[in-house]
Amino acid sequence: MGLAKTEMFNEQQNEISLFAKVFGHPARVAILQHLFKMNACVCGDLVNEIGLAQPTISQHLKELKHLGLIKGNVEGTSVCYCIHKENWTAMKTVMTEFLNQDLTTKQDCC
Amino acid sequence: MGLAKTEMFNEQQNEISLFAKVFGHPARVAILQHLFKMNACVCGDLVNEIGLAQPTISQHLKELKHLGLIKGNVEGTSVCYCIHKENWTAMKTVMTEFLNQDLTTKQDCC
DNA sequence: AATATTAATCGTAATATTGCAATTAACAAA
DNA sequence: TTTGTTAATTGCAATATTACGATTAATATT
Repeated sequence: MGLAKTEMFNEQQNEISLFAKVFGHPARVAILQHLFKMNACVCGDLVNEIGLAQPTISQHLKELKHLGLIKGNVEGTSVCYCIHKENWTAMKTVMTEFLNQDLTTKQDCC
Repeated sequence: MGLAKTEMFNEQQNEISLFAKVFGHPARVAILQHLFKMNACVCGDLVNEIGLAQPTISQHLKELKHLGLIKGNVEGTSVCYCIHKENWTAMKTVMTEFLNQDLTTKQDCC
């Protein structure tokens, strides 16, 4: 049904998957990397930098903003975007805990 | 068109997004967490643990295996799964580098 | 061999995602 | 106020994902 049964999973599992999902498209990864590199930049810069159409970039920005990972600031006719540092740090905590689950000591089955 | 334009992005960006995508469903997060907790377990255990139908779990396991994050070992009529430790560690390096991009020093636009 | 058990595969319905052309909204400049 | 500039929104086509019933494959057990 194209629809994840989120009610079967706990809050942490759903949160991890939501963060991961937003990183699950190379355009959004590229947008975030560019924002880190440039610190802040305008939507049009991202359109030029990445090469997708303006509505497509705008849509990806919307998803990143919706999850709180970026902030947008209207400056005249432009909109300047940057990383939402506090939220990025919080996200990093959640994701890092997931990635750093203990691999030591135990024996494989294969 | 429902199809990511991967040719517009570099290898690292595509790799990050592929790893992230596989974590972008709570069932796969739950499967991985259970494998970490139990160290190794059989497909049927995951079906009971998670509560999705057997073909659904099997499909999620296939995606995790395809990316190399888990290994499967046939044991009679069962199949025992576990984390592929080397590949998990390699994935962690890639993802951690992405998550740990420098947040300091620079000024926001908003 | 016949039967049971377990997991993979196939087929399909429902929904989600991606991408963009066309349009609209919001503001600036002339 | 008209014109330009920039970004958001709308609408839609193409494709992907999720879920599961039905079936198949592979191996054990009797």
